[in-house]
Amino acid sequence: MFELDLRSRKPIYEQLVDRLKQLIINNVLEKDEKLPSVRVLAQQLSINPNTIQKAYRELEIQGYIYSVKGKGSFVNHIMMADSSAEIKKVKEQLKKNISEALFLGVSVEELEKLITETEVDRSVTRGDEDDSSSERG
Amino acid sequence: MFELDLRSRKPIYEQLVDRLKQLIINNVLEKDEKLPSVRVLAQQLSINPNTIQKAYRELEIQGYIYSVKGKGSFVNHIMMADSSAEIKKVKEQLKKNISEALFLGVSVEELEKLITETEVDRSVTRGDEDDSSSERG
Amino acid sequence: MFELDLRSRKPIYEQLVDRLKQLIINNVLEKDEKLPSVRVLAQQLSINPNTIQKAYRELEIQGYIYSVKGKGSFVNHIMMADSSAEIKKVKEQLKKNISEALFLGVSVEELEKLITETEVDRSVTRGDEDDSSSERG
Amino acid sequence: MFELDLRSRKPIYEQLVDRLKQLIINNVLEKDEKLPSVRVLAQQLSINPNTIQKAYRELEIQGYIYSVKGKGSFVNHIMMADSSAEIKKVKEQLKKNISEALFLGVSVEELEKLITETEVDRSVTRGDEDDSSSERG
DNA sequence: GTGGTCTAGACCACA
DNA sequence: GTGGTCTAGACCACT
Repeated sequence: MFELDLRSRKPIYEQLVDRLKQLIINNVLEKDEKLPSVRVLAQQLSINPNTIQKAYRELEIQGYIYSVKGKGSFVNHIMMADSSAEIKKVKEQLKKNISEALFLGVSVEELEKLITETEVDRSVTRGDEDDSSSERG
Repeated sequence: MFELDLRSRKPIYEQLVDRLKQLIINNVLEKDEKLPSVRVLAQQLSINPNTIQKAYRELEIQGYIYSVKGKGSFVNHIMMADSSAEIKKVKEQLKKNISEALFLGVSVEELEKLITETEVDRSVTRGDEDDSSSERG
Repeated sequence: MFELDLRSRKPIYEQLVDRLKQLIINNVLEKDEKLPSVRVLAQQLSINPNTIQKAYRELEIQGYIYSVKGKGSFVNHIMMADSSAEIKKVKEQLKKNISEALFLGVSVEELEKLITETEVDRSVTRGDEDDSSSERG
Repeated sequence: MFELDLRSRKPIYEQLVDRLKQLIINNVLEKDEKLPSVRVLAQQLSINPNTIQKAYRELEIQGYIYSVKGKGSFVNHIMMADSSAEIKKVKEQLKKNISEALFLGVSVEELEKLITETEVDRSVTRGDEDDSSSERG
């Protein structure tokens, strides 16, 4: 379910953040669903609990989850409030990626296919693989 | 022209790499155009020459520029060779960004518009100002 | 174990890269084996840590090792993916070396012996001492 | 005839040395043949005469050519004298390259083919393309 | 004057 | 303690 890449140059906690975001975004983790506890998840992934802790804290800051003392962490799913800044950021990122893709020879059709594909995946409630930091490989 | 964010979590040299890539991709820097020398750019940005060096070296490895010892650094623009790995990476990135955008409420139409816009910008030989600098710095 | 030639025209970090490559290729360093930490190796060789860092980074780019921030650097040994470019380069190098060897009077038989010898060494998990250090230093 | 790669990380003068070595080794340039004068070659290749000068000096040191004041530079082709050191160096290089090739998946048969190919090329008096410094690509 | 290497020493992020 | 980034400043090689 988590498939961390210990070898990636991207820090583990960041991989966790990204993965959980994806799961939330794709509705695999539903609103108010309880996330596994730090210790349990740490043991499951055989990873230092501090690392999990850090990931959860980050997700809370970004508004994707909320924590209740003594209870655990839960999916938020509200968002949409002041997401304008977020949207702007994502769009800028997209522009960069799109122009790079075009530069590398990817066709417009392929890009559009990518959109519809992703859209379908979302409605079918599925998470997809991801990795790749901003580094070269 | 470069707008570095010294406080960003993203390393300076990486910001430089990204920015220069953009300039090359958008044809603002043309093939075989000479880049500012390491020392000059370092002074201009009041940054240590080694940092510029590192950025230039990275760009060279990635195939965006080439450097000649006694002469300077120049834009490459050839590419198109075996960029399959690069393409795969960009596509994965795109998928992530697209799903996040959709999650944040951006419509499919808007995304497609983004593609055509970017395409036009490219052929018109124009650079844009996005940077997406500090990630929640 | 490393025998650096500080006076050589070949940069120290490059000597390191070459040497470590050899050790990995010849299975002296096994898959997922931990390399000496940057600082430790630096002290051992009485060399600046940055230089080691540079070598390790280069090896990571070339896919021979991977580095994890809080943990260390480890041997990769996967490869075999899209090394076609690498292969082409090595073959060109080989052609050059072969013609030079022939010119210097080395017989074809001797060259073929060299191949079988090297092949045996590899399967027997042994490292050799060649370095070809200073090029007419 | 010379096909220098101004973009290569390998210095021009070194490319020249290598190329001329090849031409001599492959008998394209015969014993006592006169090399083009520094100025002429410099103009032909639109390169700084100092660079040519440096290449010729290097070749003289290595024993591939000899210079006669006021006359020019000529191919030597004697060698074979104390080439034992040279041979040892080349063999070491070869071993390294062979083990790397094997590591990258090149078969023994292919390597042997490379030898016979190169041998044929030599007797047919032909020079081949080369480049590739010890850097990655 | 250009890129490239190296040192010494500081500081940060990750586990 | 680990890798990674950055600075300041020196020195070398190439054109």
